[in-house]
Amino acid sequence: MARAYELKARAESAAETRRRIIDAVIDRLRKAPAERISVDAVARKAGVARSTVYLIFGSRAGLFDAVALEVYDRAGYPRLLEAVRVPDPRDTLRGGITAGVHIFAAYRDVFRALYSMEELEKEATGGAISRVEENRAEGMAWLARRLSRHKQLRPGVKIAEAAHVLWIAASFEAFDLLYTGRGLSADETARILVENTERAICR
Amino acid sequence: MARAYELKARAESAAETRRRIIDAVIDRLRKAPAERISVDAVARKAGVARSTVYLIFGSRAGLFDAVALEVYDRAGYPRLLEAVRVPDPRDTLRGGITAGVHIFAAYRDVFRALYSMEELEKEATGGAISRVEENRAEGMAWLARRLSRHKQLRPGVKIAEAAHVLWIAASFEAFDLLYTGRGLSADETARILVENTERAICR
DNA sequence: CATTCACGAGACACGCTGTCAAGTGAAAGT
DNA sequence: ACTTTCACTTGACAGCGTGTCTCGTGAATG
Repeated sequence: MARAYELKARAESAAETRRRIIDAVIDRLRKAPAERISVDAVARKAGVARSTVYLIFGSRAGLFDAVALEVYDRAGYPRLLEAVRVPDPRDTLRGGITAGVHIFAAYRDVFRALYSMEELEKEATGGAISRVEENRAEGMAWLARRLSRHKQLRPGVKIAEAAHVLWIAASFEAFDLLYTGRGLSADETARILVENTERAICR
Repeated sequence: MARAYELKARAESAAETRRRIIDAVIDRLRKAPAERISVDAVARKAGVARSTVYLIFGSRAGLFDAVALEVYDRAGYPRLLEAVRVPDPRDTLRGGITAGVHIFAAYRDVFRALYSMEELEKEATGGAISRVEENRAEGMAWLARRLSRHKQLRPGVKIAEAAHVLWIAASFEAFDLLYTGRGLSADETARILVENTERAICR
């Protein structure tokens, strides 16, 4: 078990440093979501040299990529995947949107910053958000097909159109328009998204 | 008519310079929407000294504020206000969303950059987008009340909830999720937004 | 013919990014 | 116990961006 020994103190402290830096970014984004954040400020907050950030993450983009993955995970992405894997597609719809809303709500400011960065400075992110969004697109197509197969779609609503509507309803932007834009709670946001999506595309 | 004389050549050329700078920003955003844009690059593209940009617009934020107002206007904001002022609230809903979608589609990349900037660097914009969004919020409340008064709301759908749903359906983000995210045409985007909103909240 | 004024040229201080060279000190291997 | 490894630090560098200011300059204006 040479590996176990290697993971003793050196590697452990390395992981700790990495975590401290990611935490610093998350903290900073929560306290000032609408302000540009510098690598220098992150390093100081984490009690680490600026060059260490570059050493560990390679670049500013690499740092934000790592933050995105970490935040998805902490916020409950695994629980979403679970909530979605149920036999009844109506339950998938309800559980999926609700789980998604609670993920976004848990780290709203961080996700807001990451989603906006992805649009504004493609170079400034590692593309973690884009990769998750690609999965989401597949998920919506899969759900729309299942709804159709279970005769759950409203007559006249094509599978593709259902997928488009689901694509909006389960998006961060739809969540944020209600949660931040309208000041609703996470539960209320989820309820409105679920019910109106069902009325729009389900029988 | 001393004023008319004043507006002869000096003031005219001043307006021309202002326009050239705004055009440079718009051009640049259309060619590279996901890249950070510097005042220096704008000035060079407009064939103008960098200090002139600061002279005319005061700051980077002032520049983007002016760009936002200009783009809304060019894209057809006045037409939207017209489309919305009709007796039947159902026509307001259809015409408003459709007009909005065509505004966004006409300058999609510029709006994308401006909306993301507004979220990411509050300091970096003059808040033109926020002001338009405040108007939009009032518009949605007004439309929801009118739909209710005309008995057009689905039984069980409260006025506030209708306003929430309209708030999403008429947003730039909903537009962009379909237009860019799903590769739909402007007409198709408008149709889907209108029809599904009606199914969700109208009887 | 003098004045006004839009605009240009260029320098300044300051902040941020990304990279690199030369350490330092504690954990790990022998 | 002695050396090696390695996570991390210090500090400097070039390059680019912002915002401000001063001093032109030439054409429209009176």
